[in-house]
Amino acid sequence: MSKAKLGNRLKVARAEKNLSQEELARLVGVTRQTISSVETGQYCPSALLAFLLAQKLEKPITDLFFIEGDEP
Amino acid sequence: MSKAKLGNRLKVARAEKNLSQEELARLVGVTRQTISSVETGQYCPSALLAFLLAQKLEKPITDLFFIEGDEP
DNA sequence: GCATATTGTCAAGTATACTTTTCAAATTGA
DNA sequence: TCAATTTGAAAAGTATACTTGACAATATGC
Repeated sequence: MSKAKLGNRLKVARAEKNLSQEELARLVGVTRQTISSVETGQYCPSALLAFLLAQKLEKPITDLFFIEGDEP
Repeated sequence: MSKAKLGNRLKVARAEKNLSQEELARLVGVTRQTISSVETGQYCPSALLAFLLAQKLEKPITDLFFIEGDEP
């Protein structure tokens, strides 16, 4: 796979909606640890999870995620 | 994970740009089989790959991918 | 008709997303 | 200050994304 990475602004967006990781996890159907791992950049979510997060946080997906270090 | 699925319009978007699966694969840094598998719905790409595809196909990511069968 | 390009698919392997369980630390509030 | 909530993180397991190599089928151009 491309060496680019995917950054995110999940933590802020979640805070704006006053949701705990636990609550957001339930909304999108994953575990709390998955939310935590994505927020702290441990791994890149699936496209499906990214879309679900955008939907539940009521933000455009491009506001939540962005490509970092592309090109090469 | 949520039981929702992610549909896509990749094949059309790629055709519009006159790219072969092979060429698109090179552009985003994956193999041809990966492109084929995503197009035929065998699996959901990572969010990173979805963003890269949108970038190289010059389409909004929400034009290329969409949630199917949400709610439950 | 022949050669080449394009695509679907399959099998086996590797990498990574996601789960489950668990512990510690920081935060909040009564 | 004590209890409850929230978060980070780690280890081990399962599921799925992605690779590599290969073969067949169709389409395209000469």
